[in-house]
Amino acid sequence: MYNSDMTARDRLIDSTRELLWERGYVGTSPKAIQDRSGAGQGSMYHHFRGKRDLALAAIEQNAADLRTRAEADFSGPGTAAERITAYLRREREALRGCPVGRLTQDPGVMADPDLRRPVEETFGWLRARLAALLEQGRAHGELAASLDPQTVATALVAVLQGGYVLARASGSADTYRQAVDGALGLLVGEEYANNLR
Amino acid sequence: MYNSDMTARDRLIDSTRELLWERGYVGTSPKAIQDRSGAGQGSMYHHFRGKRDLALAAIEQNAADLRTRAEADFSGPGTAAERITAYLRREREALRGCPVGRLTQDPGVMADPDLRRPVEETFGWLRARLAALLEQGRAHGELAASLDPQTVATALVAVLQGGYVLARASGSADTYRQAVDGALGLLVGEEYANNLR
DNA sequence: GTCTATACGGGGATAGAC
DNA sequence: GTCTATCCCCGTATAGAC
Repeated sequence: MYNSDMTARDRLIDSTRELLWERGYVGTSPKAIQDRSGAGQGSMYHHFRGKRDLALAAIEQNAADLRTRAEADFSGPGTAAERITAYLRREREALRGCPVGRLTQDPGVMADPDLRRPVEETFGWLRARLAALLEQGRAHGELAASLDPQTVATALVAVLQGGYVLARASGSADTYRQAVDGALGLLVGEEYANNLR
Repeated sequence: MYNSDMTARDRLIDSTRELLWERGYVGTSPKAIQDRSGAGQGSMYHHFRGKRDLALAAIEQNAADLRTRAEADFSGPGTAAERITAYLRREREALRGCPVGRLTQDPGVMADPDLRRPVEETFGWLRARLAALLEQGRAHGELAASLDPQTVATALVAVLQGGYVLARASGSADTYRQAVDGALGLLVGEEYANNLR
């Protein structure tokens, strides 16, 4: 149930976003969306052609949100190394996982080019953005000259995505933090990373 | 359809292992298991109490296999750093994802303590095993003295799990390799990692 | 815009015959 | 051990009234 001063359409999208996050595409039924949004059958099929159409809107929103939050960290204050650290250390609901990365496991999403596109683009953008920051940090001498921006950027994004996996496996959000700490220790050095805490 | 000199029971388990890998627990139906294994309804419910019982056997097998393959790398020849590198670089079907890590996204698995246990134990074991090797490599001077074995071990496992996610997102197994290369570059240095290729 | 009625296949399982 | 019949509920929608 949702804030009633949202339109039914918006409540439907928001409920779908949550359900995709929690249960994935195959695990999310029209009925569950209706129940959570407080909208009826007729309302849902009036605003959307069906589950897939609704999922498309929800996925695009989830992807746009992720990008917005990341860009806030990337373009924040501080050196490149500090902004990367801020991004990696930002508070996340580790046990819930990543609302975009999660979709990657969903055959129903990956088999559909339209549903898949936002996922692909989001991670492509993220890796490129991080690589640019790493390059910048390297140029300014904050990071090791030997570091390869492209592969390290991919590794860092992987640490986050894998951190979610391990947090859920262990049942503890602290596991996510360990993954990030380990990566930062390797990237900027143990002591430096601790100073930025 | 399966090798017909396996018992129906074994074909059922193997088919379930594959389906759990490809489609997850919620996405796998008894009917699909029967079709793939070539066993009928009656046969399946004779050997197993139901989908959950079958999934338990399949998950335990998938977890045991992962452990066996990893241990082969961990206890292979070479220095600690070389064995870790061999493990990280081992050929994997990146686009298929990890058969164990995948289950972490499945509410149906995580909500059931018996199904969840093998997942939790597998990653706990993996992180501990890698941490021990890292510690060893550090003691022998192959790795930086400043490195923290526990958090770095978690980060390395996360890179693999996240590497699967990114490979699927990009549609290319090469993305997985980039994540591993980035991590190895940070761990043992760019040149050293290239030498071990 | 939203509601209710109706439809049809599939998920997940049980029962009993062979 | 395996087969077929049967069951009930749910997923996913369409149709038409209000």
